[in-house]
Amino acid sequence: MRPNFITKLIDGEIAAGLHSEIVTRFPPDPNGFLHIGHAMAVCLNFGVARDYGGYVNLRFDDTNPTTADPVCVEAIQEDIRWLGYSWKNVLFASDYFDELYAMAVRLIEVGKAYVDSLSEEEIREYRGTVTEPGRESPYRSRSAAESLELFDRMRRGEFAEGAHVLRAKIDMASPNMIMRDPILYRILHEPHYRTGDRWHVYPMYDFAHPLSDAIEGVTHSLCSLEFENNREIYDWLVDELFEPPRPHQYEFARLNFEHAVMSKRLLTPLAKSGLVEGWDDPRMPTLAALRRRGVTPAAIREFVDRLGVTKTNSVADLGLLEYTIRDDLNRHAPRVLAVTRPLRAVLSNYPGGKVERLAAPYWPPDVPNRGSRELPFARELYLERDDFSEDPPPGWRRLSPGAEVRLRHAYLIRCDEVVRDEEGELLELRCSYDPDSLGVNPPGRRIAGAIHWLAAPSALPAEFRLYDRLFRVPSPDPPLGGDASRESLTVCHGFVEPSVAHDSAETRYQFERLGYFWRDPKSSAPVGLVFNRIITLRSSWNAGGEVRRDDPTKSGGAQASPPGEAPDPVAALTAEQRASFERYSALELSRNEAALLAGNSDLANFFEEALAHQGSPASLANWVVNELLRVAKVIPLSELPFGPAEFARLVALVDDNALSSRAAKEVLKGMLAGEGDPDAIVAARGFTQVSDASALESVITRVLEANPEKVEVFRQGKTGLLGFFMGQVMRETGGKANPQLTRGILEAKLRRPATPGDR
RNA sequence: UGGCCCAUCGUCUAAUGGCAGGACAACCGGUUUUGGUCCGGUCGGUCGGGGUUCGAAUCCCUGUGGGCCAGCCA
Repeated sequence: MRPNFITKLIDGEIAAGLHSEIVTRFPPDPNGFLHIGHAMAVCLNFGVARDYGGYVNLRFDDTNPTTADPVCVEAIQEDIRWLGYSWKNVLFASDYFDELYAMAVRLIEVGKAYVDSLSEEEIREYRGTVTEPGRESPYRSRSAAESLELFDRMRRGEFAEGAHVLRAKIDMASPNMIMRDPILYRILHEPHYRTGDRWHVYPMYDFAHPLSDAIEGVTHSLCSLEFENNREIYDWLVDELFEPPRPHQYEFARLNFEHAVMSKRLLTPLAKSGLVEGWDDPRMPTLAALRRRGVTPAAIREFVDRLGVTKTNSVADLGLLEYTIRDDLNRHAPRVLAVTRPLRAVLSNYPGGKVERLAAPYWPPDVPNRGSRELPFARELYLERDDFSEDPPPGWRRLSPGAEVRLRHAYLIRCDEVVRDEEGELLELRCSYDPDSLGVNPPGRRIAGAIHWLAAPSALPAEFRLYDRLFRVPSPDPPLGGDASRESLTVCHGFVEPSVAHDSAETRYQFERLGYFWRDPKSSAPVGLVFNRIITLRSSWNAGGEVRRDDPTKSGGAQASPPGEAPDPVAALTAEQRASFERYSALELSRNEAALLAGNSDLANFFEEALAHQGSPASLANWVVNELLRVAKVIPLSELPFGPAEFARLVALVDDNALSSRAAKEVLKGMLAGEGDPDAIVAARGFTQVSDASALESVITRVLEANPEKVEVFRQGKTGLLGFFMGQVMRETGGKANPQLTRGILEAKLRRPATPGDR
C-alpha cells in the first residue's frame, strides 16, 4: 500500500510500541453483492493487515435477521478471494449474541442502560431534532431490576415487536443525535439464519459492532466517513465494557463513481429488473460483474492504490480504472486477430486452393514476452467492415477504393472493386495482393496503415459482446429504466483466428485494433465461442469514429467562493464579554485577539494569570491565541503539564531575543511533553539563539558552497529557493540561528555573484 | 438552524512551518506492420478575507462551499 493517513498513524503507534500485532476486520452486511465501491475498504483492511504482518477477520454483520442472505455470504467470500486477499477467521456478529446480551445486562446493572417502553413514534418525538435537544423518556428512571426483568422477557419473546427497546442511558441533549440514548436492542420475532429461533431480541449495529471489535482484539476498525458520528458511541461502549488495549475506529472516504449506481437500494432492484442479466452482468459495478467481464484483480488493486486513502469526499475517475485495466492487460494479453463485423474480400490474383501459414508473433516488440502462432492466409478473407470506406474522411489510414493497406502480419492489398447486391448494399470487395510485400514494404511506396483480417476458410465463428457504460447520465437516479442506455450492450457475430481453440478458456486476449477480450465464463462452453469485451483500446482516431465521451452535463470545477469579508468579531460578544474586550484592547491587543480572548473564558483566564507573572500583553496574547489555542483543542488547559507562569516565561524569552520564535515552539513542545520549565529545556537542549553575525556568515557560506547548482537556479530567478537555504541554515544550527539576521546575510550573498575566485 | 468532518492542477493525490511534486485526462511531437504500447514535451492548482512567522498549502480567527447525523438499517 502507498502511505496514507492510516498507515502513518499505525507507523507512529508501532514506533511508540503500542501494538504487538495489527488486527483489522472487514464487516460486510451479508445483503447484496460487493461492488467496486467496496474495493477500497477491502484493499485497505486487508492491505494494512498484510503490510504489517497482522491479520483480518472477515465478520458478517448479521445483526438484522430480516435482511441477511446466505447467498451473499458465499458470494462475498469469493469476491474477496478473487481480489487476492485472505482472512484469518470467518466470523459472524451472531457468534457473539450471548456475550453481547451479557454485556447489555451488565450495562443495565450499572445504570447505563434501561428498557424503554415508548412507542416508535414517541421515541422519535422525544429524540428532538438536530437543532433542539431531546427529552428524557419517562421510563428512563425505571429501576435496574425492572429493566432487567423486562429485558429478559423481551429475550424470551413475551412482547410484541416494538413494545420495548433497550437503550443506553447517555444524554438526551447531546448535540450528537446518536448519543441521545441510542437503542441497543430491539424485539424482532424473526428467525435468524444462523441462530434459528433462539433470539427474540437482536442488537443494533451501534452496539454489536464496537463490542465485536473489542471481543476479537481488533486494533484498527476502519470504516467509511458516514460513520464518523458513530465513533462517539463506539468509544462510549468500549470504554464502558472493556479494559485497554482497546480498538479504535478510523474513518476514510469511500469510493464514489459517476455513471454508476452503487447503493444497495438501487443495485438490488437493478439486478432483479431484467434490464441486466443479474448481479454479475458485465455492465454492473459489482466485483462479480467485473470478474465475469474479464477485468483482472490486479487492475482493481492498482486502481484503488493509485486513488489513495483520504478523508476527502471525492468522485473517482473512470478513466483511471480504464487505465489500470489496460495497463495490466497490455503486458499480459497475447495479441490475436478477430473480426467482429465481417466484410468478405476476395484476392483475385491469389490462387484458389492455396493456403499459406504465416508466422505471427503473439507480442509486439515493446512487450517483453515471447511466442508466436501460425496464421492461415487464403484467397478469401474477412476484413472489418469499419476498416473500409468508399468515401474516406481526411486522415483515413485504412482501406478504400484504389487504396493500398497492409494486412497485419501478411501482405499489402489494394481494393480494386466494390461488389453490391440489387439494393446497392455492400456485398464484398475484390482486391489484389502484392506477393513481394510479405514482411517488407516495397521501396518507394508509403503505406498508411495496417488492418486486421482472417482467412475465411479457417476462421472460427464467434459472438462478441461489446459493453458500454450502463448509464448515460453522471448521477443516475430512479426510475432506473429511463437512464439506462440501450447501447450498453452490442452483440456482434464474427470470427476469430483458429489458434484460440487451443488456449485455456481463461486467456485474456488483445484482439488487435479492437480491444481486450476473453471468453464469457458463463455462456461460452456449450454454445460456442462467446467473447466479452473487457475494454476497448485507447484511441486517438476520432474523425467519423466513435463519439468522444466528454460529458456536456458534467459540472465544472470547484466554484470560487465569493470575495469574503469577515464579520466584526466584536459584534457577537455579550455585554460582559464586551467589557473584557475593552480592557484587552486597552492593553493594545489586536482587535481579533482581544475579541477571541473575551469570548473564551478558559483562554482568557490563562492569559490573565500569565500576564500577572511577566511579559508584554501583546506578545502574550499573540502566543496564547496562535499557539496555545491549538493545544487547548486537544488537552484542556487545566490538564497541561505546565502553568501560566511557565508559559509567560517562554514568551518573555522570545521577547528578550534569547530565543527565536522557531526555537520557542520547540521548547513549547518540550513543555507539553513534560520536560520541565522553559529555562531548563533551553539549557538542556541548547536552544539559545545565535545572533553573532560572523558565526552565521560562516554557516551560510558553507550552505551555499554545498549547493552551487541551487545558488545558480536562485540567481536565475527562482527566489522561492530562499526558503530552502533558510531551512538548510536552520538545520545546520539546530534551529538556533537568528532568522532576521540570517535572512539578511543570505539575501546579500545570493544577490551578488559571490566571492571572487568562486566559480 | 445544532454538532462532527472535509477543501491543493479538469480528476485523484503528495509536500517534519523551508524548492507546490506525481499520476490520470487533455494537447503537441517522435517511434511503430495495432489510430495500441513506449518515449519526449505542453497546458494546468493551494476556496475567499484577516492574522502569527524570517518564511504558511500547512498554525490561529473568520467567511464560503460540500458531506454526514433526527431508522427499532448498516
